[in-house]
Amino acid sequence: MERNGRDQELIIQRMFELTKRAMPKFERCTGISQSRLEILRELFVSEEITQRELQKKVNIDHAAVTRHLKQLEESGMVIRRKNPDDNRFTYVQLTDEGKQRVAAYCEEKQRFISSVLNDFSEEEKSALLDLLTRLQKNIEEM
Amino acid sequence: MERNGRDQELIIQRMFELTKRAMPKFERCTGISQSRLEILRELFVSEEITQRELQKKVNIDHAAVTRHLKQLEESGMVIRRKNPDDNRFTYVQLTDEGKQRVAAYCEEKQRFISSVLNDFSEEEKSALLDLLTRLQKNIEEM
DNA sequence: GGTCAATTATTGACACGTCAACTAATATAA
DNA sequence: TTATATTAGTTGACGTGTCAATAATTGACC
Repeated sequence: MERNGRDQELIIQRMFELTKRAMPKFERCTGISQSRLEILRELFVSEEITQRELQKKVNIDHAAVTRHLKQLEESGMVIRRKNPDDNRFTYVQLTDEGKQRVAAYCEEKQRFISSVLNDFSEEEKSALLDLLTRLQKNIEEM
Repeated sequence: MERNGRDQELIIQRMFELTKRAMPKFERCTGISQSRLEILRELFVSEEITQRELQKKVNIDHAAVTRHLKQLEESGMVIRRKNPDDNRFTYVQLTDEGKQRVAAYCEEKQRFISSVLNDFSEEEKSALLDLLTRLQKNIEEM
């Protein structure tokens, strides 16, 4: 029982630690932060989307989304415009240059992930995905 | 091949997302941040330890460790003193009150973790731990 | 002994996240 | 129609992480 408890703890510990270490490496390899790339990818597939919708998709705080978009707009990857029918909403979309750059970032990300999972068999990968998915469900239900 | 790439990405995506969602819940449940508790737990088992050692154990940046300790000292959980033989080093240890509070925090953490892993069998838990450990090794070797 | 290198700890600048307070626009209900 | 509630987005305060620069101390070599 005691042993059991420690092992459980190790799992969560390891996952947190793993994420903590992977994040900076990921950012160095791809040249962009995980969160920002998530936003950009969502914009890539959504064509034009409301900030609110975007926020729900990527599950980051409104405030953070606003700030990311402001910077992305300054750097020319994104344009925003108000919804003429309801001025509370603002639509966001990628510029052409933005699209190209997102595609490049995604390729980098693919490379990174492939290299991290290179020695995992298909069975192991799907087992891992399953376990993580269940874990996520448990966490969300708390 | 294409499908393969997407699945791989899902694994990493899920893990990042999972961690991102779990962190705040963990902190609300236990009343302390994951990182700070890691520091405290290390102090708990190490009795008296150098900041440098501590930093290596918990794998957080020096700067962050310094700031955590400063706050912990102010709140009376920790005391620091310079090594008289080498003034560059400072030893850190928990106060008695600190020890009690760490123990309480750890119990909370156990409760949290048990509830997150409650429907996992022993086999599943050890499989998950294995997979995560391998993943971690790959990430560290990059 | 004096200079230079290495090591520890601290601090500042910055990135990113949360929450709470605020503004502006719209919907709803008296 | 006017007052109230709701909603989207922005901003500020704050916590925590990184990296880079700095201060203080010690060790090593001339």
